[in-house]
Amino acid sequence: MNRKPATASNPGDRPVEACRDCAAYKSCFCHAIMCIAEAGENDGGAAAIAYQDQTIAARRAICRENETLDGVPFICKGWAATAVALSDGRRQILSFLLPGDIVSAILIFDPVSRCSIEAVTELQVRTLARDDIKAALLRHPDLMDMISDIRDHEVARAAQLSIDLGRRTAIERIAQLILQLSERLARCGLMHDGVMDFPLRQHHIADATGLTVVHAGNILADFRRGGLIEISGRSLKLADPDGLRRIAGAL
Amino acid sequence: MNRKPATASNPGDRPVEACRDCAAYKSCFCHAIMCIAEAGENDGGAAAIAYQDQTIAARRAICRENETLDGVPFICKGWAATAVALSDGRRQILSFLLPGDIVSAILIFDPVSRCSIEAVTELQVRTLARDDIKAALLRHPDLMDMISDIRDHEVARAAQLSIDLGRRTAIERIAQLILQLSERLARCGLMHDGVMDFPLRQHHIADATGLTVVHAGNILADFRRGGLIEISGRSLKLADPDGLRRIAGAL
DNA sequence: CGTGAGCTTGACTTGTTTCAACCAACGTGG
DNA sequence: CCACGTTGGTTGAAACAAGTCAAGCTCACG
Repeated sequence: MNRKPATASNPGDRPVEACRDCAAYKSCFCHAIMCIAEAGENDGGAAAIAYQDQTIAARRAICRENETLDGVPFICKGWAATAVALSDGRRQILSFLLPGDIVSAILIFDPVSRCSIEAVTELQVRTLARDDIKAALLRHPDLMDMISDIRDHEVARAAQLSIDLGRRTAIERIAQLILQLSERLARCGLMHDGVMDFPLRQHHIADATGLTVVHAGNILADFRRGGLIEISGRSLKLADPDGLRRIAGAL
Repeated sequence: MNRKPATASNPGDRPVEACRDCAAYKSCFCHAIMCIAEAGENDGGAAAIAYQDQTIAARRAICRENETLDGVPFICKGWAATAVALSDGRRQILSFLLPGDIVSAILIFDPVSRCSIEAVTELQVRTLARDDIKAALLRHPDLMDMISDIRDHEVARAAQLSIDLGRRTAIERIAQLILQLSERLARCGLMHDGVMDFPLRQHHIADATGLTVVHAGNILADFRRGGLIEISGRSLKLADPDGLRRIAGAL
């Protein structure tokens, strides 16, 4: 792994193209840690954070369940998904990762990944050295607070996912999924006139909502016919966000 | 809240009747923190952990979703459940808490509970002062490691729950639930000849597995008729654990 | 040009929910 | 002591949601 710091001299070459949930988090951990990495360069490299950049093809796995990871991966560009699987092949997607997402805060402390991480689109990933991050955390107590917030957020989303899967109908789940993704993207400024990137395949939607591909596809078709959404190529337009919210139902 | 330490002079008066998952955790956080509370007494009370004991009737809530808690509750006796709810009343139980369980490691850092906590049986709860726990964590770094383990464990269980709800059939979910509870109880030494306390009502099982009460009841009846389990009063016997495991299916 | 991944649609089957009725156990207050 | 409401469990029939199977289609890619 290189011991060179993140270079951001070229303005078109920011390591992270967008930042998830910046409004929700007190601040963006991913950006903060990159800044620290860059600052480390200035004081002689002693506090630099080693990293490695990787490009991963769509549909390839970054890591498998229970695999030990050398570093802590951050999504710089593209979409990824975390999933767990049963031995007979049934899978459940736990979360979608957007640019600026740390895969999981746990990976900073525990090198063993509890879920597989798979590229949805072509992906750019920057993997930071775990020990260097830990050292940075000790030097910057506010970073530790951010991590704590991210962890809380992860737990809250896990609870949300459980009640979605356990107690909501298929229609509600899919409406909910689309709305949540749209909100995350909107917060990053990645939504324009209700149109957003939507690289998910139907099997991603099915695996995220606990449905079969066929059923998920049918419901999407219903949404399209009902004028709620418009899908073309790899982008999705929220034609009737309020209608979707009504369908997504009870908070 | 009393500033008196936990008294355990009376041998029949241990604050915690049993300790969950002691084999799985490196050590039991709950016991450790009680020991520290007691030790605090000896050095003049400066390091004592303030606490309050409470008895809660079955079916009563300890706290509601998004409620702010003064202290950090530990289950000393009885069973409890954590749950989230939709506004129309649909509920999902996230976990059952057995004696020796901390409700959630997050409550040490974040005073706002993300889920409701409800007594399944009559319950004895000891609530420790949050600031005192935090101070103890700083004095005892190994406690911090335990918390980290507990958090990891919570995340892993959340992932497990998600795939259970999303991808398993009703029968698998119920078999799985019974097996997991039996394993936790066995680890505490609360299982004798395959017989364990089983105070759950059918609506608990339904809410934990994302099913209706009627369907959960039917499946339990099937299990009974199939000679897999025997239920009498408030206890359950694993008549055919291997059969159950076969039904619970793929890991 | 062939191949594989992905989407759509329809007919059919299965799993699960809903509704409803009934019964047993239990605690409470008259 | 009994009447009564509440809580919990059981069962059956009917309605519905979701899964399975199958076929045909487009599109991108080598």
